[in-house]
Amino acid sequence: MFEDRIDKKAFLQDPFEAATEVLLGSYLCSRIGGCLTAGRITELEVYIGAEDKACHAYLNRKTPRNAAMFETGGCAYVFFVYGMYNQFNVVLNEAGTANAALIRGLEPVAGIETMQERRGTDRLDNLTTGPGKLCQALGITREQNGIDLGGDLLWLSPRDKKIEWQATPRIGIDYAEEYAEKPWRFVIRGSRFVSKIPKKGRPR
DNA sequence: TATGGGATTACCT
DNA sequence: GGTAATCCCATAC
Repeated sequence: MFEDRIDKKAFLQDPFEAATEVLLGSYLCSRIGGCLTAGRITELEVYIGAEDKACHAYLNRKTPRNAAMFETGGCAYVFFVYGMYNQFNVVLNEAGTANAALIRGLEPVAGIETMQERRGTDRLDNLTTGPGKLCQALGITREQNGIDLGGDLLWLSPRDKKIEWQATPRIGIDYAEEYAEKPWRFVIRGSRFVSKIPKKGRPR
């Protein structure tokens, strides 16, 4: 199970196409710590470096933190926020561009006991329903920043069928002015395994 | 059920 | 020196 890898070429196309037609519904798999944990991607957000005020690489400005986003699509961009949480992105598009998809929600599929231990809860809908939570559940930290997602430690396995999705504004980026309203968050329609959005910072 | 605030640190200006 | 692509818990009702 989850032996297949998503074709690398799929990460090089238009980031929105890659997000909705390749990533959404596919499986994020981890063997970090020696135990397989995996989940089906239910929710993600697209960030576009060249123009997007919410993107860490706005105006394609490269810094030590965001350097991984400039790599060829198909690797990981992991960063640290709020002094305690890691956030996992799939880098998209050609090298030199700074586009990525922040993975915000998973439906737990494998290694659920391991996830429960790491998360300190047994509630299935609180294991991976948020970008910080899913990193904790899968053991993802900045040690994986920049790694290839076609390997055996952290990888993406293709979905089996097309997904019905819905677009909404992104979460927690109120500062991004006109880009705060762009409908660049995508969820699997009707999924229970999406992030619980606080009233503050929720799209209008 | 809803709201508000605190945790905690690397990174950027 | 200010703040962040968050989460959790305490308090209130």
